[in-house]
Amino acid sequence: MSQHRHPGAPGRAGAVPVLPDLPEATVARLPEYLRALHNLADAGHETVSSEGLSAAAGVNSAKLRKDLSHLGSYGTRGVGYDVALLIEQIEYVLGLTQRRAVALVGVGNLGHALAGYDGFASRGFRIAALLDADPSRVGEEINGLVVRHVDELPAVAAEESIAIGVIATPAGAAQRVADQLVAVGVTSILNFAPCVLSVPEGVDVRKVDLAIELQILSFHEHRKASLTALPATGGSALTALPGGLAATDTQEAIGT
Amino acid sequence: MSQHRHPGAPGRAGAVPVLPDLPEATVARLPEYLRALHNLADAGHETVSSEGLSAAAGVNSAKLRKDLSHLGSYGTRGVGYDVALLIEQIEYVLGLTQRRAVALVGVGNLGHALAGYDGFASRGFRIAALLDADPSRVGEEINGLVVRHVDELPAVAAEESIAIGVIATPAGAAQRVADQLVAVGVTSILNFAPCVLSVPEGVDVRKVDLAIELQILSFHEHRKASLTALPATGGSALTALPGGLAATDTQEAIGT
DNA sequence: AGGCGCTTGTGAAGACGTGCACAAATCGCG
DNA sequence: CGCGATTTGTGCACGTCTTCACAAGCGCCT
Ligand SMILES: NC(=O)c1ccc[n+]([C@@H]2O[C@H](COP(=O)([O-])OP(=O)(O)OC[C@H]3O[C@@H](n4cnc5c(N)ncnc54)[C@H](O)[C@@H]3O)[C@@H](O)[C@H]2O)c1
Ligand SMILES: NC(=O)c1ccc[n+]([C@@H]2O[C@H](COP(=O)([O-])OP(=O)(O)OC[C@H]3O[C@@H](n4cnc5c(N)ncnc54)[C@H](O)[C@@H]3O)[C@@H](O)[C@H]2O)c1
Repeated sequence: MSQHRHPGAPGRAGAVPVLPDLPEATVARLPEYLRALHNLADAGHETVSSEGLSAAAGVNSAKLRKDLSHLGSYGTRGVGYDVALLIEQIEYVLGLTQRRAVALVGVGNLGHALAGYDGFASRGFRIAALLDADPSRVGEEINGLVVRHVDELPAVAAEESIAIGVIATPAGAAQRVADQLVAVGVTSILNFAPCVLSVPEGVDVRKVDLAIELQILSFHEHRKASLTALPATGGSALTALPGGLAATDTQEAIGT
Repeated sequence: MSQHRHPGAPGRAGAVPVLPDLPEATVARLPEYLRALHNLADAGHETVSSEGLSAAAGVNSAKLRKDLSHLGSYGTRGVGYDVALLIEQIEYVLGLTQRRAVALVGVGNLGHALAGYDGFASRGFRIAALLDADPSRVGEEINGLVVRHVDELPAVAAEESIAIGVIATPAGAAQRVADQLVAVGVTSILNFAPCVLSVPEGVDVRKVDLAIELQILSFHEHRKASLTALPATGGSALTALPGGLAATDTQEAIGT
């Protein structure tokens, strides 16, 4: 029951007026598939099976097939997926056919690393502006971009449409920066500061918190330790803990 | 309905020999609660209601209560939770009562930022070693730590027990580094390189990929754009008078 | 002492995500 | 031209997560 559409011009051609309503979990995996596909393409593969791609992306193959089916995919039974076509499809769905402009606010310790990161450019984004509140940082040039004062945000937004704002300021300043970003029309924010941002409806915020990741790992470390410390209770279920332990978010080993 | 335990000695004293088997989703939120609780404690609050804490952590209050109930919490009906006690509880469960040693491998662009990050120390961790493969980086001193060669990893692990390994190398080197970490007994890895790591069972891997976060935001940006392009509501972002609830009604647009 | 208002802890229901297992579709080959 | 090998797409059952709604418990006030 899926519509047939032409691969060649997914964006503008006949239709695809509305994006398929993908499950959030699927959306979160598509970038992973995309990266794996690019690797495969670089390695010269023209097609790939769900089994092969799922292994490269570290997920279950049925899950991958279901994910791809959501976007009305173009697999060929008995053959697999056309790598180049699938890349085009996923990039279209993710909105990567246009190179989106990113404004980075807070050019400190972390901000410098982000500004110099080439993974931005190679994955569909372009740092359009570097902003900071510290006068001594304003004017500094990084990677061909000059750091501007954060109060120039409206001017920056007027020059070019900012798709995403990245916050790399201390936590205390993050909410104010978020407000400023929202005020100039930014509706997507990536926040590195360890705090909760409150934003109006319709604005998406994603958060990256290093300490949280470490603490989650610490929990599992703690639990592993407390398990191995247990005396060998001649009982039953306690010992193996086969599948139940595997955290959904973490990878597990597979034989490649 | 749970047993009463004395506030003074959580977990340590009588029992809690095995950690409660927490849902993974709960584990992922505990660090957020912990951060909010520290903020509240700094602000002088002695108790907090589930409503207040959930607001500070940005979650639903029922969810928070259920999360806390999983670890046999110590709320008082009609009053709320004792902030200091809850901090102690969560830190115990997360295994933060000991300051865990972190080895950071790859002291490049990103690695420098991480090495200089004080959020490590303030949230229960201690950078125990900086490692890199580039001879020209070995010997450099950052924040009082000297960068050592990655081949010294066994020696480093022998000096002190490494709880967590952080990989901040290029993707091409990440698998080899992971293997080296596993070889010296590390069972928890935080990976910043954009690639899938394969590790033996029992080793936890968490991944942080900036580009994936941006691409997820890009998807929502794309979808928002394709929605606002259709209906009559040409509204600009700032008119803060939406019709009430979010109403993710993506339906119907296909008709025309 | 007793009642009242507030807050926790949890049962239940539903939404969501996952993975198995298999029918349908396609290709290559004899 | 048909057959078998292969792989997709998906129905289904199961588990996990979320959220509502409310009884039970607690402290305070009268
Ligand atoms: N450094 C890391 O590795 C790391 C890791 C994870 C999270 N973080 C978080 O990222 C954020 C930045 O960390 P950092 O180490 O780069 O801190 P930093 O102090 O080195 O840099 C912060 C920068 O933000 C600027 N700033 C402050 N207020 C501002 C405002 N209102 N508008 C614009 N710019 C403003 C400062 O001038 C400074 O340049 C912090 O919230 C930190 O917790 C950092
Ligand atoms: N810079 C960022 O903001 C950023 C953001 C997200 C993800 N990442 C990822 O983090 C990783 C590091 O990024 P970067 O910008 O710091 O790169 P970088 O090239 O600046 O640093 C990489 C470092 O790793 C070292 N290294 C290489 N091979 C090694 C090995 N086998 N053992 C030990 N060390 C080794 C190199 O000597 C270098 O110092 C990359 O995978 C990148 O994709 C970076």
